[in-house]
Amino acid sequence: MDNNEIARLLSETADLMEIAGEDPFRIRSYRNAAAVIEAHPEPLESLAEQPGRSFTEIPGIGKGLAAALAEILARGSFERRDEMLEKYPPTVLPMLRLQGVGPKTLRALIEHFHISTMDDLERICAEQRLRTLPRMGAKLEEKILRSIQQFRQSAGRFTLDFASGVVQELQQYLGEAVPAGSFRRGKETVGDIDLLVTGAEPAAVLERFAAYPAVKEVLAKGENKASVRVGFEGIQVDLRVLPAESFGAALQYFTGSKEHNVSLRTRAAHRELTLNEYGLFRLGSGERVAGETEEGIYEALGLAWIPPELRENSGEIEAAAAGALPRLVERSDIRGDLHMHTRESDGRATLEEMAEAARELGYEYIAITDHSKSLAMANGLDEKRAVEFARRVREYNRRNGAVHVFAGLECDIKRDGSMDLSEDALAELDFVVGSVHSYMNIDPREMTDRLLRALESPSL
DNA sequence: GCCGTTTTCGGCCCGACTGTTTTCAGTCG
Ligand SMILES: Nc1nc2c(ncn2[C@H]2C[C@H](O)[C@@H](COP(=O)(O)OP(=O)(O)OP(=O)(O)O)O2)c(=O)[nH]1
Ligand SMILES: [Mg+2]
Ligand SMILES: [Mg+2]
Repeated sequence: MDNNEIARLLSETADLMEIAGEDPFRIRSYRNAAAVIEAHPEPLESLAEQPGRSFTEIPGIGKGLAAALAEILARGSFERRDEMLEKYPPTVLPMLRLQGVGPKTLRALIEHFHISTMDDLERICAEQRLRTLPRMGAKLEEKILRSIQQFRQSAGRFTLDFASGVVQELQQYLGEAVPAGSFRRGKETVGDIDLLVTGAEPAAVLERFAAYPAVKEVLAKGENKASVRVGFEGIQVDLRVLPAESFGAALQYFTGSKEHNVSLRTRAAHRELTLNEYGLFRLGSGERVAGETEEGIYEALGLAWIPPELRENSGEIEAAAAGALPRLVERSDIRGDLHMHTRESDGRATLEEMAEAARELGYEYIAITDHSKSLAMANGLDEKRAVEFARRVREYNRRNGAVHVFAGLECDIKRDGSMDLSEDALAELDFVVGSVHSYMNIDPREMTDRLLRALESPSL
């Protein structure tokens, strides 16, 4: 079983434990273990095979979880999971993802109506029977019905690129709004868009936000924050408004991650301080210690400022305390790009346009690596065209100095591991990338042999 | 469940919004 599957078992068990009303801190440990294992580079299967090693060497895994992990590897499940599955079928789990349905509500629904699927829940709400339960009414029935609709049509998470378009439009509309959350942390995908506004009259900003033309639904709107669904895709946008003097604390809070925040706030508490989105305060006197800037907050906690991309509670706080944070790669560090296409195969720009774009990005060099002939649908190059194109690249280099262009090729690796073009032709080029575009689903051993054989090509 | 700046036992983040709540639980950020 691979790490992702193991993590899923732990995470699902945590969800079931939450429905069962178990200790929240124990549940947190299971969730944390799932996250740690999902991010762990080494397969637990191979760790388990090595004598003298133990799962407890992974932070967040103690004796209890190590035993559960051993059990999972041995038989595909573990005791507490089986115990939970006796109480609740796994089909209840998707209902926990519904907005407005938490573990308490779900447990009450399961116990009173004996529901086991989202379809069951939909029926209960449509028949207006939810309101017969204490603390549940018509509003919740409607909210759940909307949530079910949303769940069925939503893509779940969105690419950073898509979110970035929505952010820009909202920034234009709102004037000043700073992106926070997973967007600021630069995650590949975001669950929603989190925007921060400081120093403005909250009521006015939230009013304007809710009136944004693309808003499809206002999920919540209070004195300090609001949440809406926007556009055809229905992406959620959360807007928080805070005073100007709280900018640093607000940005820190809203950037997260949640786990990073919890760690930071625990650290504050150990220092007789309390941290929230308004600032860092002394416990007791309430005296303000920091809050205008993020740097000020981290500094007052004995930490170097931590780049948002690292704020995942995976060791960055310890590194910041030790002054051992890594220097992150910046765009300005990128000197060139060795995988590019042009119209010669399936790209959209010419060699000249690509070189000019690279110059504008401040690159020193690029390699044009168009496809080879096997990729016929991309109009891949045969030997003759590849050599001719290389000649054009060199001609270009003679006439233009700013960016050096390497004459390259993205050469198909055939099923037997041989290269798509002859070695004679490849030898004429500066740079050859090997790619698998066919027979992707062959046996892993055969695939490995194929790649090893390809690596024997002197040009690759 | 885990973990150790006080700790091998006792903590484990803190605040906003909604609803049928009449004093706060549940959910969510
Ligand atoms: N202190 C604290 N902050 C939280 C909590 N939940 C969320 N936050 C903060 C940190 C999050 O990064 C930020 C935005 O919340 P989101 O739910 O949108 O999460 P985030 O953007 O990190 O991930 P996402 O891609 O939206 O799933 O709010 C919490 O339980 N406690
Ligand atoms: Mg978010
Ligand atoms: Mg959010």
